[in-house]
Amino acid sequence: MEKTKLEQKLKARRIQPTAMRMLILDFLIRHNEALGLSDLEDHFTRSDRTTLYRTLKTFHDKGMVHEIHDESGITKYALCSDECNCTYPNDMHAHFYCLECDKTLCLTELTVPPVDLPENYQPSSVNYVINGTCSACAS
Amino acid sequence: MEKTKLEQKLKARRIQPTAMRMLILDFLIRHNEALGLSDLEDHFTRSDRTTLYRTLKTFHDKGMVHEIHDESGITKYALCSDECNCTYPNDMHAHFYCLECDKTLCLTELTVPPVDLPENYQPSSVNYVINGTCSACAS
DNA sequence: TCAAACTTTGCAATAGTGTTGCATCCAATT
DNA sequence: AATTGGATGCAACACTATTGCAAAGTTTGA
Repeated sequence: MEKTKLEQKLKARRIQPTAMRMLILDFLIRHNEALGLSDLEDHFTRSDRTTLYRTLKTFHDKGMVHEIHDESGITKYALCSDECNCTYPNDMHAHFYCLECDKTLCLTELTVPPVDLPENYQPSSVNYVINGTCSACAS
Repeated sequence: MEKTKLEQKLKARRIQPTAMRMLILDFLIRHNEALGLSDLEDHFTRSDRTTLYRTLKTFHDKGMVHEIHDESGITKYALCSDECNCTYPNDMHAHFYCLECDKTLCLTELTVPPVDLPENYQPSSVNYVINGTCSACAS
């Protein structure tokens, strides 16, 4: 994606657009899946772990990405759509985790159903992951 | 719970009923919530981490407990009901994770809805966690 | 009953993820 | 140019998860 577009996206979320952040955002955009810190480390080999870690944290704090906890046990992050505010229940959606290839992706259209919770339980977000085999691994 | 009852439960899952395992099973039964390794460590102070770790793993392998991944980032385990086979979709249910007290509990009655996945995606299990504030923390 | 075979437990060590403190660098502002 | 604040890099550390191996315990069969 072009530099100005990336800048705009970061500014829209009130994130200072540095070179590093634009690279990482671009990387997230190009990969249509949820990524963990180690995925960034593997790609940005000359950047420091901490920078990558804090970038993800900043992105998360500012609502640029959302966190997903799947069977892999590591924390992954996926880009939010431009309109996403990470509010319950509208912005909540399911994810698919492939047990074969270890990849996690957003099923944005698959929103969460309304739920009937016990008395005085107040929901604020949802971590919804469907596990199985993805199409690539099915063959 | 009485010793013979615990033994029966373990044997029903084809788990060799040792003293340690009965203690841990009893602990899990008494706590109506999902527990992590550290919770067991805190309670069974004279047992070794490894034993507790491997007991949970054995319980999981044999279908005595199911794994839950919530925002805490640690792997938690909750007892399956006697009839549970951990099969999709019937045995899958939602969980509630309280962001205040860090506790996770099964919402067994809240089963997972049927979903419409992309072509050739095969589901086999679900990790469904609703985050928010529990009744104890609401006040 | 005893020995062999197998399982469970404990100890030690290690890998991996997540996290923080501090110093340095860079960029924006005056 | 000097000041300020945020971003980055380095080092260190905490915690969870995991494995190898030896010791202890249990089961089985001669």
